[in-house]
Amino acid sequence: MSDLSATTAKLQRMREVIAAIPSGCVLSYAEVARRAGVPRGARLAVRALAGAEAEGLPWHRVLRADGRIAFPPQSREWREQARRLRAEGVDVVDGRVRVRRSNSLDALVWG
DNA sequence: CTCATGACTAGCT
DNA sequence: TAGCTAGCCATGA
Repeated sequence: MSDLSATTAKLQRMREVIAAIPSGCVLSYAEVARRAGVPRGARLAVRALAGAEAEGLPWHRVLRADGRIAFPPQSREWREQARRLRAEGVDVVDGRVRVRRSNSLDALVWG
């Protein structure tokens, strides 16, 4: 346990948060970080997601705060993420998750 | 130590 | 609505 640095612990909690996202739902990087105890750790969440594919985590359920896929449009990863989301019943149009954001809420548990 | 980079955000124009 | 800027955390050169 003592092997875990503060940063490693944060990343680990983020991975747990990501792993806990239900199928058909998505979270923003900021929200993942927030749930892991790192209010401004959106960029840290990126690190947690960078190796998510190898970790077997549902990385495709993490999007940007505006509901868009974080990868460059038409890129291989971009297509893959959109494909997986649709497979889970999420409406994805032009790389953006169709969600009604009536008010700018912090709670971003879409689905 | 300083500078640059990244699957980011919120705020301002 | 769209574009730009500064702030954010951590890592590597």
